[in-house]
Amino acid sequence: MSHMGYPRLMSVDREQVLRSAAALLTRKSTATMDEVARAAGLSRATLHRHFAGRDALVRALEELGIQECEAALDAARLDEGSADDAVRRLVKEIEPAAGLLSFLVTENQLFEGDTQHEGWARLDARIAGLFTRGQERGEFRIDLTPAWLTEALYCLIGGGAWAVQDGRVAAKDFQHMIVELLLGGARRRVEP
Amino acid sequence: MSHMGYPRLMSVDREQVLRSAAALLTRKSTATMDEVARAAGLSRATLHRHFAGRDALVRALEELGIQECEAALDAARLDEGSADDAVRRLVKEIEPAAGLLSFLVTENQLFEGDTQHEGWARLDARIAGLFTRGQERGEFRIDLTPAWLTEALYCLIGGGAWAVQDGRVAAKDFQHMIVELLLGGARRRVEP
DNA sequence: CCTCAATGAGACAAAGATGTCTCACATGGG
DNA sequence: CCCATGTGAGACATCTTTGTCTCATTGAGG
Repeated sequence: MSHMGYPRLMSVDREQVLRSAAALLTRKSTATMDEVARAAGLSRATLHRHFAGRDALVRALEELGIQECEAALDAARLDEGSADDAVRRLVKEIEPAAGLLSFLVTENQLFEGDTQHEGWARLDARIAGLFTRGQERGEFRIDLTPAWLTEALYCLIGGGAWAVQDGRVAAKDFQHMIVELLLGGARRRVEP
Repeated sequence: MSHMGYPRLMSVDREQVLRSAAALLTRKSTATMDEVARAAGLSRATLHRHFAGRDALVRALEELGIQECEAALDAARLDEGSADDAVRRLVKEIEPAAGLLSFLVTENQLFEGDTQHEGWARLDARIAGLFTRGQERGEFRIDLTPAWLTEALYCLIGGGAWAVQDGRVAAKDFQHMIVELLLGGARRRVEP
Protein backbone atom coordinates (compact mmCIF):
# COMPACT_ATOMS: atom_id res chain seq x y z
CA MET A 1 0.00 0.00 0.00
CA SER A 2 2.99 2.22 0.37
CA HIS A 3 3.81 4.56 -2.44
CA MET A 4 7.49 4.37 -1.67
CA GLY A 5 9.98 2.46 -3.74
CA TYR A 6 10.70 0.07 -0.91
CA PRO A 7 8.22 -2.08 0.98
CA ARG A 8 7.26 -0.99 4.44
CA LEU A 9 8.34 -4.24 5.96
CA MET A 10 11.98 -4.73 5.31
CA SER A 11 13.04 -7.91 6.98
CA VAL A 12 16.33 -7.67 5.20
CA ASP A 13 18.23 -4.46 5.59
CA ARG A 14 19.47 -3.53 2.14
CA GLU A 15 22.31 -1.56 3.64
CA GLN A 16 23.45 -4.42 5.82
CA VAL A 17 23.27 -6.89 2.96
CA LEU A 18 25.50 -4.61 0.93
CA ARG A 19 27.95 -4.32 3.79
CA SER A 20 28.33 -8.03 4.30
CA ALA A 21 28.55 -8.53 0.56
CA ALA A 22 31.33 -5.95 0.44
CA ALA A 23 33.13 -7.65 3.30
CA LEU A 24 32.96 -11.01 1.58
CA LEU A 25 33.75 -9.81 -1.93
CA THR A 26 36.72 -7.84 -0.64
CA ARG A 27 38.22 -11.08 0.58
CA LYS A 28 37.02 -13.28 -2.28
CA SER A 29 36.07 -11.29 -5.35
CA THR A 30 34.83 -14.42 -7.12
CA ALA A 31 32.31 -15.35 -4.45
CA THR A 32 29.08 -16.90 -5.71
CA MET A 33 25.69 -15.26 -5.35
CA ASP A 34 24.88 -18.11 -3.02
CA GLU A 35 27.93 -17.41 -0.89
CA VAL A 36 27.04 -13.72 -0.78
CA ALA A 37 23.53 -14.62 0.29
CA ARG A 38 24.72 -16.98 3.01
CA ALA A 39 27.20 -14.41 4.26
CA ALA A 40 24.35 -11.92 4.54
CA GLY A 41 22.23 -14.50 6.34
CA LEU A 42 19.56 -14.94 3.72
CA SER A 43 18.73 -17.25 0.86
CA ARG A 44 19.81 -16.87 -2.71
CA ALA A 45 16.17 -16.36 -3.74
CA THR A 46 15.76 -13.39 -1.43
CA LEU A 47 19.06 -11.93 -2.51
CA HIS A 48 17.80 -12.13 -6.07
CA ARG A 49 14.58 -10.38 -5.09
CA HIS A 50 16.60 -7.39 -3.90
CA PHE A 51 19.30 -7.35 -6.55
CA ALA A 52 18.29 -8.50 -9.99
CA GLY A 53 21.63 -10.18 -10.56
CA ARG A 54 25.28 -10.12 -9.87
CA ASP A 55 25.72 -7.02 -12.00
CA ALA A 56 23.03 -5.18 -10.11
CA LEU A 57 24.67 -6.15 -6.83
CA VAL A 58 28.04 -4.84 -7.93
CA ARG A 59 26.41 -1.67 -9.20
CA ALA A 60 24.73 -1.17 -5.86
CA LEU A 61 28.06 -1.72 -4.12
CA GLU A 62 29.62 0.80 -6.44
CA GLU A 63 26.88 3.28 -5.60
CA LEU A 64 27.39 2.70 -1.90
CA GLY A 65 31.14 3.01 -2.19
CA ILE A 66 30.96 6.25 -4.13
CA GLN A 67 28.43 7.63 -1.69
CA GLU A 68 30.62 6.79 1.28
CA CYS A 69 33.70 8.21 -0.36
CA GLU A 70 31.95 11.44 -1.22
CA ALA A 71 30.71 11.68 2.33
CA ALA A 72 34.26 11.11 3.54
CA LEU A 73 35.54 13.82 1.23
CA ASP A 74 32.87 16.18 2.47
CA ALA A 75 33.69 15.44 6.09
CA ALA A 76 37.39 15.92 5.44
CA ARG A 77 36.81 19.52 4.25
CA LEU A 78 39.56 19.27 1.64
CA ASP A 79 39.51 23.00 0.93
CA GLU A 80 40.25 24.10 4.47
CA GLY A 81 43.62 24.71 6.03
CA SER A 82 46.83 23.17 4.79
CA ALA A 83 46.73 20.44 2.17
CA ASP A 84 48.82 18.37 4.53
CA ASP A 85 46.15 18.40 7.21
CA ALA A 86 43.46 17.86 4.61
CA VAL A 87 45.15 14.65 3.47
CA ARG A 88 45.28 13.47 7.07
CA ARG A 89 41.59 14.18 7.50
CA LEU A 90 40.83 12.47 4.22
CA VAL A 91 42.58 9.23 5.17
CA LYS A 92 40.95 9.31 8.57
CA GLU A 93 37.47 9.76 7.16
CA ILE A 94 37.87 7.25 4.37
CA GLU A 95 39.28 4.46 6.51
CA PRO A 96 35.88 2.85 7.26
CA ALA A 97 35.27 2.54 3.53
CA ALA A 98 38.75 1.21 2.77
CA GLY A 99 37.72 -2.39 2.30
CA LEU A 100 34.83 -1.56 0.02
CA LEU A 101 36.98 0.91 -1.87
CA SER A 102 39.75 -1.59 -2.48
CA PHE A 103 37.24 -4.11 -3.82
CA LEU A 104 35.71 -1.55 -6.17
CA VAL A 105 39.06 -0.32 -7.42
CA THR A 106 40.19 -3.79 -8.42
CA GLU A 107 36.72 -4.54 -9.75
CA ASN A 108 36.78 -1.43 -11.88
CA GLN A 109 39.98 -2.54 -13.54
CA LEU A 110 38.14 -5.17 -15.51
CA PHE A 111 35.40 -2.83 -16.69
CA GLU A 112 37.77 -2.07 -19.55
CA GLY A 113 35.40 -1.22 -22.32
CA ASP A 114 32.34 -0.06 -20.45
CA THR A 115 31.91 3.52 -19.47
CA GLN A 116 32.57 3.70 -15.79
CA HIS A 117 30.46 5.46 -13.21
CA GLU A 118 30.77 9.22 -13.35
CA GLY A 119 31.10 9.27 -9.59
CA TRP A 120 34.63 7.95 -9.86
CA ALA A 121 35.58 10.81 -12.10
CA ARG A 122 34.14 13.26 -9.57
CA LEU A 123 36.07 11.64 -6.74
CA ASP A 124 39.26 11.56 -8.76
CA ALA A 125 38.86 15.23 -9.59
CA ARG A 126 38.27 16.23 -6.00
CA ILE A 127 41.26 14.31 -4.69
CA ALA A 128 43.52 15.41 -7.51
CA GLY A 129 42.35 18.94 -6.79
CA LEU A 130 43.54 18.58 -3.23
CA PHE A 131 47.01 17.61 -4.38
CA THR A 132 47.03 20.44 -6.91
CA ARG A 133 46.15 22.83 -4.11
CA GLY A 134 49.01 21.46 -2.07
CA GLN A 135 51.36 22.05 -4.96
CA GLU A 136 50.12 25.58 -5.48
CA ARG A 137 50.56 26.32 -1.80
CA GLY A 138 54.12 25.12 -2.07
CA GLU A 139 53.52 22.25 0.32
CA PHE A 140 53.86 19.43 -2.20
CA ARG A 141 56.55 18.80 -4.74
CA ILE A 142 55.55 19.36 -8.34
CA ASP A 143 57.39 16.49 -9.98
CA LEU A 144 54.80 14.02 -8.72
CA THR A 145 51.62 14.65 -10.67
CA PRO A 146 48.28 14.97 -8.87
CA ALA A 147 47.00 12.07 -10.97
CA TRP A 148 49.77 9.85 -9.68
CA LEU A 149 49.33 10.97 -6.10
CA THR A 150 45.64 10.19 -6.41
CA GLU A 151 46.38 6.76 -7.79
CA ALA A 152 48.94 6.19 -5.06
CA LEU A 153 46.39 7.15 -2.43
CA TYR A 154 43.97 4.54 -3.76
CA CYS A 155 46.74 1.95 -3.89
CA LEU A 156 47.95 2.58 -0.40
CA ILE A 157 44.47 2.54 1.05
CA GLY A 158 43.74 -0.75 -0.68
CA GLY A 159 47.07 -2.23 0.29
CA GLY A 160 46.75 -0.94 3.81
CA ALA A 161 43.31 -2.44 4.21
CA TRP A 162 44.60 -5.76 2.98
CA ALA A 163 47.71 -5.65 5.15
CA VAL A 164 45.57 -4.93 8.20
CA GLN A 165 43.12 -7.69 7.37
CA ASP A 166 46.04 -10.04 6.90
CA GLY A 167 47.62 -9.12 10.19
CA ARG A 168 50.80 -7.65 8.74
CA VAL A 169 49.89 -4.18 9.99
CA ALA A 170 48.07 -3.27 13.18
CA ALA A 171 44.66 -1.75 12.57
CA LYS A 172 45.45 1.22 14.77
CA ASP A 173 48.42 2.07 12.56
CA PHE A 174 46.40 2.16 9.36
CA GLN A 175 46.11 5.93 9.13
CA HIS A 176 49.63 6.60 10.30
CA MET A 177 51.26 4.21 7.85
CA ILE A 178 49.38 5.57 4.87
CA VAL A 179 49.54 9.23 5.74
CA GLU A 180 53.21 9.26 6.63
CA LEU A 181 54.24 7.39 3.54
CA LEU A 182 52.08 9.44 1.21
CA LEU A 183 52.84 12.81 2.74
CA GLY A 184 56.50 11.96 3.18
CA GLY A 185 56.67 11.30 -0.51
CA ALA A 186 54.51 14.21 -1.55
CA ARG A 187 55.96 16.97 0.62
CA ARG A 188 58.64 19.27 -0.62
CA ARG A 189 61.73 18.43 1.27
CA VAL A 190 64.24 20.83 2.64
CA GLU A 191 67.45 19.99 0.87
CA PRO A 192 70.11 19.37 3.52
CA MET B 1 65.11 -39.97 -28.76
CA SER B 2 65.39 -37.15 -26.33
CA HIS B 3 65.48 -37.97 -22.67
CA MET B 4 64.31 -34.49 -21.75
CA GLY B 5 60.91 -33.66 -20.36
CA TYR B 6 59.97 -31.54 -23.31
CA PRO B 7 59.75 -32.58 -26.93
CA ARG B 8 62.53 -31.52 -29.24
CA LEU B 9 60.21 -29.66 -31.53
CA MET B 10 58.51 -26.85 -29.70
CA SER B 11 56.32 -25.01 -32.14
CA VAL B 12 54.86 -23.00 -29.33
CA ASP B 13 57.26 -21.19 -27.08
CA ARG B 14 56.20 -21.90 -23.52
CA GLU B 15 57.84 -18.72 -22.31
CA GLN B 16 56.06 -16.58 -24.88
CA VAL B 17 52.71 -18.19 -24.15
CA LEU B 18 53.17 -17.35 -20.49
CA ARG B 19 54.07 -13.77 -21.32
CA SER B 20 51.02 -13.15 -23.45
CA ALA B 21 48.87 -14.90 -20.87
CA ALA B 22 50.29 -12.62 -18.21
CA ALA B 23 49.64 -9.56 -20.35
CA LEU B 24 46.03 -10.58 -20.91
CA LEU B 25 45.29 -11.74 -17.39
CA THR B 26 46.77 -8.55 -15.98
CA ARG B 27 44.12 -6.60 -17.84
CA LYS B 28 41.30 -9.11 -17.45
CA SER B 29 41.88 -11.53 -14.62
CA THR B 30 38.74 -13.51 -15.50
CA ALA B 31 39.79 -14.22 -19.07
CA THR B 32 38.76 -17.60 -20.44
CA MET B 33 41.21 -20.33 -21.35
CA ASP B 34 40.01 -19.77 -24.90
CA GLU B 35 40.80 -16.07 -24.69
CA VAL B 36 44.21 -16.83 -23.27
CA ALA B 37 44.85 -19.25 -26.10
CA ARG B 38 43.74 -16.77 -28.77
CA ALA B 39 45.86 -14.04 -27.21
CA ALA B 40 48.85 -16.38 -27.41
CA GLY B 41 48.02 -17.16 -31.02
CA LEU B 42 47.12 -20.80 -30.57
CA SER B 43 44.09 -22.98 -30.08
CA ARG B 44 42.52 -23.96 -26.80
CA ALA B 45 43.45 -27.59 -27.46
CA THR B 46 47.11 -26.78 -27.79
CA LEU B 47 47.05 -24.57 -24.73
CA HIS B 48 45.62 -27.51 -22.83
CA ARG B 49 48.38 -29.76 -24.12
CA HIS B 50 50.96 -27.49 -22.52
CA PHE B 51 49.12 -26.56 -19.34
CA ALA B 52 46.85 -29.19 -17.87
CA GLY B 53 44.29 -26.62 -16.80
CA ARG B 54 43.70 -23.14 -15.62
CA ASP B 55 45.28 -23.90 -12.27
CA ALA B 56 48.41 -25.22 -13.89
CA LEU B 57 48.61 -22.10 -16.03
CA VAL B 58 48.35 -19.81 -13.05
CA ARG B 59 50.91 -21.88 -11.17
CA ALA B 60 53.28 -21.58 -14.11
CA LEU B 61 52.71 -17.83 -14.16
CA GLU B 62 53.41 -17.70 -10.46
CA GLU B 63 56.64 -19.62 -11.01
CA LEU B 64 57.66 -17.26 -13.78
CA GLY B 65 56.81 -14.19 -11.75
CA ILE B 66 58.75 -15.37 -8.72
CA GLN B 67 61.69 -16.29 -10.91
CA GLU B 68 61.71 -12.85 -12.55
CA CYS B 69 61.38 -11.07 -9.23
CA GLU B 70 64.20 -13.04 -7.71
CA ALA B 71 66.33 -12.26 -10.73
CA ALA B 72 65.45 -8.58 -10.34
CA LEU B 73 66.40 -8.70 -6.67
CA ASP B 74 69.67 -10.35 -7.53
CA ALA B 75 70.42 -7.79 -10.19
CA ALA B 76 69.58 -4.96 -7.82
CA ARG B 77 72.29 -6.08 -5.35
CA LEU B 78 70.18 -5.08 -2.35
CA ASP B 79 73.05 -5.52 0.08
CA GLU B 80 75.39 -3.09 -1.60
CA GLY B 81 75.72 0.61 -0.92
CA SER B 82 73.02 2.74 0.61
CA ALA B 83 69.53 1.33 1.06
CA ASP B 84 68.28 4.36 -0.80
CA ASP B 85 70.19 3.45 -3.93
CA ALA B 86 69.28 -0.20 -3.51
CA VAL B 87 65.59 0.68 -3.59
CA ARG B 88 66.16 2.67 -6.76
CA ARG B 89 67.91 -0.27 -8.35
CA LEU B 90 65.18 -2.61 -7.19
CA VAL B 91 62.39 -0.60 -8.78
CA LYS B 92 64.41 -0.24 -11.96
CA GLU B 93 65.07 -3.95 -12.22
CA ILE B 94 61.58 -5.03 -11.31
CA GLU B 95 59.78 -2.70 -13.71
CA PRO B 96 59.64 -5.22 -16.59
CA ALA B 97 57.86 -7.67 -14.32
CA ALA B 98 55.48 -5.07 -12.89
CA GLY B 99 52.45 -6.19 -14.87
CA LEU B 100 52.89 -9.85 -14.04
CA LEU B 101 53.62 -8.99 -10.45
CA SER B 102 50.48 -6.94 -10.04
CA PHE B 103 48.40 -9.77 -11.48
CA LEU B 104 49.95 -12.31 -9.15
CA VAL B 105 49.55 -10.09 -6.09
CA THR B 106 45.83 -9.63 -6.64
CA GLU B 107 45.51 -13.29 -7.61
CA ASN B 108 47.21 -14.36 -4.41
CA GLN B 109 44.67 -12.47 -2.35
CA LEU B 110 42.02 -15.05 -3.13
CA PHE B 111 44.20 -18.00 -2.28
CA GLU B 112 42.89 -17.51 1.25
CA GLY B 113 43.05 -20.98 2.63
CA ASP B 114 45.70 -22.61 0.52
CA THR B 115 49.32 -22.46 1.50
CA GLN B 116 50.95 -19.99 -0.80
CA HIS B 117 54.14 -20.48 -2.71
CA GLU B 118 57.22 -20.33 -0.53
CA GLY B 119 58.86 -18.10 -3.11
CA TRP B 120 56.68 -15.20 -2.02
CA ALA B 121 57.89 -15.53 1.53
CA ARG B 122 61.48 -15.47 0.31
CA LEU B 123 60.84 -12.36 -1.75
CA ASP B 124 59.03 -10.67 1.12
CA ALA B 125 61.91 -11.46 3.45
CA ARG B 126 64.53 -10.12 1.09
CA ILE B 127 62.68 -6.86 0.44
CA ALA B 128 61.77 -6.39 4.09
CA GLY B 129 65.42 -7.04 4.88
CA LEU B 130 66.39 -4.18 2.62
CA PHE B 131 64.12 -1.80 4.50
CA THR B 132 65.41 -3.11 7.81
CA ARG B 133 68.95 -2.45 6.62
CA GLY B 134 67.93 1.08 5.70
CA GLN B 135 66.53 1.59 9.17
CA GLU B 136 69.65 0.23 10.83
CA ARG B 137 71.80 2.49 8.71
CA GLY B 138 69.72 5.43 9.87
CA GLU B 139 68.48 6.17 6.39
CA PHE B 140 64.87 5.18 6.91
CA ARG B 141 62.46 6.15 9.64
CA ILE B 142 61.64 3.45 12.11
CA ASP B 143 57.95 4.19 12.66
CA LEU B 144 57.11 2.65 9.30
CA THR B 145 57.59 -1.09 9.61
CA PRO B 146 59.55 -3.02 6.98
CA ALA B 147 56.46 -5.17 6.44
CA TRP B 148 54.42 -2.11 5.59
CA LEU B 149 57.09 -0.65 3.34
CA THR B 150 57.25 -3.98 1.53
CA GLU B 151 53.50 -4.02 1.11
CA ALA B 152 53.57 -0.42 -0.04
CA LEU B 153 56.23 -1.25 -2.62
CA TYR B 154 54.05 -3.99 -4.07
CA CYS B 155 51.04 -1.67 -4.08
CA LEU B 156 52.81 1.18 -5.77
CA ILE B 157 54.34 -1.07 -8.39
CA GLY B 158 50.95 -2.55 -9.16
CA GLY B 159 49.24 0.81 -9.15
CA GLY B 160 51.99 2.36 -11.20
CA ALA B 161 51.78 -0.38 -13.80
CA TRP B 162 48.06 0.09 -14.02
CA ALA B 163 48.30 3.88 -14.18
CA VAL B 164 50.83 3.64 -16.99
CA GLN B 165 48.75 1.13 -18.90
CA ASP B 166 45.75 3.39 -18.46
CA GLY B 167 47.59 6.45 -19.67
CA ARG B 168 47.38 8.40 -16.44
CA VAL B 169 51.13 8.26 -15.96
CA ALA B 170 53.82 8.35 -18.64
CA ALA B 171 55.74 5.09 -18.92
CA LYS B 172 59.05 6.89 -18.65
CA ASP B 173 58.01 8.30 -15.27
CA PHE B 174 57.21 4.89 -13.79
CA GLN B 175 60.40 4.49 -11.81
CA HIS B 176 60.59 8.11 -10.73
CA MET B 177 57.01 8.25 -9.46
CA ILE B 178 57.33 5.10 -7.42
CA VAL B 179 60.83 5.66 -6.08
CA GLU B 180 60.28 9.27 -5.10
CA LEU B 181 57.03 8.57 -3.33
CA LEU B 182 58.30 5.49 -1.54
CA LEU B 183 61.67 6.91 -0.57
CA GLY B 184 60.20 10.27 0.30
CA GLY B 185 57.93 8.52 2.74
CA ALA B 186 60.54 6.11 4.02
CA ARG B 187 63.47 8.46 4.53
CA ARG B 188 64.16 10.09 7.83
CA ARG B 189 63.44 13.72 7.45
CA VAL B 190 65.43 16.57 8.85
CA GLU B 191 63.05 18.30 11.19
CA PRO B 192 62.90 21.96 10.21
C1' DC C 1 -8.47 -15.16 13.63
C1' DC C 2 -7.42 -13.93 8.96
C1' DT C 3 -4.71 -11.95 5.42
C1' DC C 4 -0.89 -10.68 3.00
C1' DA C 5 3.74 -9.74 2.25
C1' DA C 6 8.36 -11.51 2.72
C1' DT C 7 11.14 -15.29 3.10
C1' DG C 8 13.39 -20.13 2.57
C1' DA C 9 13.82 -24.22 0.15
C1' DG C 10 14.10 -26.46 -3.81
C1' DA C 11 13.40 -27.56 -8.78
C1' DC C 12 14.45 -26.23 -13.35
C1' DA C 13 16.50 -24.72 -17.68
C1' DA C 14 19.99 -21.83 -19.77
C1' DA C 15 24.53 -20.22 -20.27
C1' DG C 16 29.37 -20.44 -19.84
C1' DA C 17 33.76 -22.72 -18.89
C1' DT C 18 36.30 -26.67 -18.57
C1' DG C 19 38.42 -30.99 -19.67
C1' DT C 20 38.69 -34.71 -23.03
C1' DC C 21 38.34 -36.72 -27.24
C1' DT C 22 38.71 -37.51 -32.34
C1' DC C 23 39.98 -36.26 -36.87
C1' DA C 24 42.27 -33.73 -40.48
C1' DC C 25 46.17 -30.89 -41.88
C1' DA C 26 50.86 -29.56 -42.33
C1' DT C 27 55.57 -29.64 -41.73
C1' DG C 28 60.13 -31.38 -40.86
C1' DG C 29 63.18 -35.43 -40.68
C1' DG C 30 64.54 -39.95 -42.15
C1' DC D 1 58.42 -40.17 -50.51
C1' DC D 2 56.63 -41.57 -46.02
C1' DC D 3 55.99 -41.05 -41.38
C1' DA D 4 55.79 -38.98 -37.01
C1' DT D 5 54.82 -35.10 -34.38
C1' DG D 6 52.53 -30.91 -33.33
C1' DT D 7 48.68 -28.31 -34.23
C1' DG D 8 43.68 -26.48 -35.26
C1' DA D 9 39.00 -27.32 -35.38
C1' DG D 10 35.25 -29.06 -33.54
C1' DA D 11 32.24 -32.31 -30.97
C1' DC D 12 30.99 -33.85 -26.50
C1' DA D 13 29.89 -34.54 -21.62
C1' DT D 14 30.35 -32.33 -17.24
C1' DC D 15 30.35 -28.87 -13.84
C1' DT D 16 29.31 -24.47 -11.95
C1' DT D 17 26.77 -20.43 -11.79
C1' DT D 18 22.98 -17.97 -12.88
C1' DG D 19 18.26 -16.52 -13.36
C1' DT D 20 13.47 -17.89 -12.80
C1' DC D 21 9.94 -20.37 -11.07
C1' DT D 22 6.74 -22.65 -7.58
C1' DC D 23 5.28 -23.84 -3.07
C1' DA D 24 5.17 -23.91 1.88
C1' DT D 25 6.06 -21.28 6.06
C1' DT D 26 6.41 -17.45 9.00
C1' DG D 27 5.10 -13.24 11.17
C1' DA D 28 3.12 -8.73 11.70
C1' DG D 29 -1.05 -5.94 11.15
C1' DG D 30 -5.93 -5.41 10.60
